Amino acid sequence: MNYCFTDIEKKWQQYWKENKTFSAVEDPSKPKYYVLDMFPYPSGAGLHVGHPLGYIASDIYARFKRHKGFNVLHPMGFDAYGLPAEQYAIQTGTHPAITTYKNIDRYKEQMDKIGFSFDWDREVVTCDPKYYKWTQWTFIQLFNSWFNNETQKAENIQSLIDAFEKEGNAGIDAACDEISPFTADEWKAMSKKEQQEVLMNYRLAHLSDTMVNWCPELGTVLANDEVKDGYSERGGHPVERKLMKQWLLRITAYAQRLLDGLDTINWSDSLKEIQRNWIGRSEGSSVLFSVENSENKIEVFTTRPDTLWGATYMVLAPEHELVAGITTKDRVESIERYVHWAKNRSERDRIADVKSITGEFTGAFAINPVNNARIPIWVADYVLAGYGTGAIMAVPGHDSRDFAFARHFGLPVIQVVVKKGEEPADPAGWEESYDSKDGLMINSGFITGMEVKTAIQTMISWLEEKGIGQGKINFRLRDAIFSRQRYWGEPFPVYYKNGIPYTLDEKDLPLELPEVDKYLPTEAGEPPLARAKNWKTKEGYPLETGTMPGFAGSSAYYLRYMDPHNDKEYFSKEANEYWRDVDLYVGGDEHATGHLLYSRFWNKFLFDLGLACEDEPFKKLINQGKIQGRSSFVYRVNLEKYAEYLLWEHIKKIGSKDKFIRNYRDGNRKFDFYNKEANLIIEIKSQAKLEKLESHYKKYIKTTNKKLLLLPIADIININDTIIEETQKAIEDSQKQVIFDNHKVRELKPLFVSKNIKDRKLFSTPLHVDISMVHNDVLDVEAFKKWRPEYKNAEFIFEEGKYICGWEIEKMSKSKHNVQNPDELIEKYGADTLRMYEMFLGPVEQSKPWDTNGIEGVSRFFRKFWRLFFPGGEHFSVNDAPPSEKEQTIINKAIDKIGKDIERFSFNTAVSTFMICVNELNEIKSNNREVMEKLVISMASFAPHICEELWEKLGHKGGISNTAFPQVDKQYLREESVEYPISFNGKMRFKIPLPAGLDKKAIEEEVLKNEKTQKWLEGKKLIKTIVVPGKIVNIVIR
RNA sequence: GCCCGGGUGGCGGAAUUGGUAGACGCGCUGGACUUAAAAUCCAGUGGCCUUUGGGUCGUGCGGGUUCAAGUCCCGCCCCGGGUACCA
Repeated sequence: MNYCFTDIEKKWQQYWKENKTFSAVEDPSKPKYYVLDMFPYPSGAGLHVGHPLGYIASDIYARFKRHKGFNVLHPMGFDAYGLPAEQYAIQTGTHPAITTYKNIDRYKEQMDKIGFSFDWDREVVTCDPKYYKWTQWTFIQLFNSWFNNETQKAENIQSLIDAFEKEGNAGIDAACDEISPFTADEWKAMSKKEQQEVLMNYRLAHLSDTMVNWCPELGTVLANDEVKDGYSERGGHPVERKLMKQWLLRITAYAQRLLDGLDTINWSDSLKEIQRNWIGRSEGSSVLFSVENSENKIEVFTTRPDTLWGATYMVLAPEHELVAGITTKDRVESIERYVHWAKNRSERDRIADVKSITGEFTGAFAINPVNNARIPIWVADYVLAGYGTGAIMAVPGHDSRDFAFARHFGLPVIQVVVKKGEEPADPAGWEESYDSKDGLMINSGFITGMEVKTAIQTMISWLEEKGIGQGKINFRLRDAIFSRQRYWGEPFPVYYKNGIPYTLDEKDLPLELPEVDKYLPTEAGEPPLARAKNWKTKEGYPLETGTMPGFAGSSAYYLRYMDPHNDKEYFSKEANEYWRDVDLYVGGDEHATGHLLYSRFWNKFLFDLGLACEDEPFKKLINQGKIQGRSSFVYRVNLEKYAEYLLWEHIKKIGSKDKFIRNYRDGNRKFDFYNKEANLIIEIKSQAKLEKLESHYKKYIKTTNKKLLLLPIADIININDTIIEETQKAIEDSQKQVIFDNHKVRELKPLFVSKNIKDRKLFSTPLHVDISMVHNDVLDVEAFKKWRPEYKNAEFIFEEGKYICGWEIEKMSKSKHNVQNPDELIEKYGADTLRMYEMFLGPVEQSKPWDTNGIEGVSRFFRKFWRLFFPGGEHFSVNDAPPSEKEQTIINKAIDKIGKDIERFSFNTAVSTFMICVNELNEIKSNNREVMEKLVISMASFAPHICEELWEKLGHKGGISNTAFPQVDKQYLREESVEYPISFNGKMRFKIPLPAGLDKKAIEEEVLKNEKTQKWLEGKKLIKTIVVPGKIVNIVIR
């Protein structure tokens, strides 16, 4: 009986569905295990082979954990809001929900065909009102919360109001915008509106004027991680900076906790490092500088207060509020011009142009508090308004940017740090600054001689004592802009009364996305929701017209899976306390600074509210590598070049190379060949071109008295003899000047040359060819001819009777014709083969090219595996006798390794182990029941369909999914004898089999008395023998 | 520039703690079966040399530690990713 995967796979997929095999139910008697994939955005193109890589890995792990007795939660859903559906809606008028749900259906169908063990009963879709009700609900909680720096926790805004009423804001250490102090009485005296405005500075979801990444083409604001090099990540449209009123989430409040949390989770170092860099904590100090002849003081942030004696100038950001105030009269004009220029530079200009140094002197001087030195104050765009205080003290001796600036504008450089063991040097001769913190202070008053690290601490204390500075920590992380001027997103549960935003009552949720006539902004430039009829509350107050960004719905979906149908609360306490957190999260690392940071933040916030019981959402995270495309190429011959090449080769062959000049130039004219002896020009062109140009050639010949042979391309390519004949005639015939007649018009057919044909590069260009027509790099010529009408009559230059294609690794994309769609592979090889092959390709975390060439091997393996159960070929049959010693060794070794490999996510080596095991069993023609049963269970997580089928054939009912993973019988792991590799001076020479369990001494004796060893020792002096029992023997000789 | 990864046959990759480099698979070569093909099976397959015993070189390059290095240390080269005036 043949292995008929189509029927088997259909049968078991149906079985799992009907029996709800993977439906998870909270069961306190069993340990839980939560395996999650990053849910996909359902794009119109469907899944390609790259998508399932992570899903297969997590599915194997989920199934494995089930065999290991865990209660496994393995849900799937859809991140449904996204720009493509909305762009499509704008173009076609189709509601994005229609497109989205259609795509979701297609995704689910594709996923089911691969045999994933998803619990579809728990599916969530972010654009479903039942789901986004809780996204909106969370927003309301954020709006109603503030972050207490003292407790490092979010608290209800009411506790802040209570505090204001008692003592004003003086004693409050909150994560907030800059706000001047007020007393309790002042607070009470404020109008309701004023109070709301004050509170807005504290809310975790707050409205604020911010510089945003505005993409005019898309008509919306983008998050920092959605912008790449000044262009939108989706669509590649230009992005500009723009000041807009936006909703922001105060993620910065959680910066320290987000940083600390990284130490507690099992993520890859590179991913943690990316988040650390993105959060960008730096420790330093603030320093207050007074301005000469002015009341103004400038506060700077520096990580190097030790270098204060080296501060030779100051720089303000162009946006700094003091710029106008301190600029001296004579400098006003140039400063204004510079500030205007700097502010209006687009983000792209700024990025493209980081190397050029610009700035202007304000005319004002600051006083360096350590030595009262007068230092000039400049304005320059290398200082950013949004970081620190938007002003710096410049220490050109020890900061490379300051150094470059100082050199450019001729500002003084002072050395204040010297590398240990080196002498101070005149900075005038320096080529770069000394930025390292490794060194000793010089020229620095009372800290001279100190180590840099001590000096920093000393200076911070000194500044604090003097009241002109204090130790401070700055973060690079910015608040997350939370508004989008788009239709396809969650509406904010917010309305405006007298211009003040209020949140809707929780009982009015969800606020459903309204219908609009068009998915475009209004003429007034308002977002599409402004088009909706009656977009106001029952009381008539206008609703917010922005919508939430993509990361809103994905930030806490993993929590909703725990209790997805609960309409009373986000999720029940019981469900959350059972499932707690995600044990294994699998997804791409492109989400490092987006989703993975935002969801950690949301989770921490929900943790503070007492909703989530774990502080970190994703305990272990695996980034699956990307699957790159393997493009195939055919080489299209440039016929004219090829004809010239052929003729030239011919000329070389007959030994006339010296008589001809190639690419002959006569004034402006260029010809292919020229023979001096015969005063003959040869020009190769298509017949049509020759006919068109004939008269011009004739004119030219008349004036130069040369002979001209015009050869049509087709003649050269099709009938080589003609060339010789014609050329010979032309040389001999002294009468005729232009020779071009009697040629039959021949059609030029597209010609393709195989990859390894000599000189291919000289006359062909590579062209992407669809990978479906290429097998093991051999082109299916007939399929190729049918591919495009213009290739119908294509001809080929073969090598060894085949057309060999070239290949290259590129991104998988439609335009490169290298997209591999899983459905085709499933049809041809089956889902089990696809699953196994994707795992076999290499480590999950590594990016690798998709290459169908190897899939045959896995397919072969399954047939071999299947045949173990059908010894005669026809009938299923297993041997019920107890397994032999040999069989026990094979199977126990295998399941031991497989179990360990799965636990360390080394799926590729587990697949190898299956292969080795099946090969070994095949060799001894084993079909022992006990052995087969163990093998089937251990393979069931990789190839669930075939294993279910065989499990049933073995006489079991109820499916294999919850069957316990086989125990390893350790007694069979021990080998009776060890093949000891014997090496001399570290080089392995031969092996000696010795019984296992010998001690060092016995091994040494056995080895030394061996004949082969003696041969190696002849004439040499034995220095030492190293014995590692069970491993190796090394003999040192001289 | 800075910060992470990585570099092993023709290809994907294995070598888990310093202990037989190249498991497993693809591809390729030869053979069996077949009218033939497919499928299947068997043998071989890192380079060089070879008297067919084997020898010798070999994990990006150069050095080092060690009885022993793909693995550890120092210096460099190349590739991939992140980030970019973050004071």
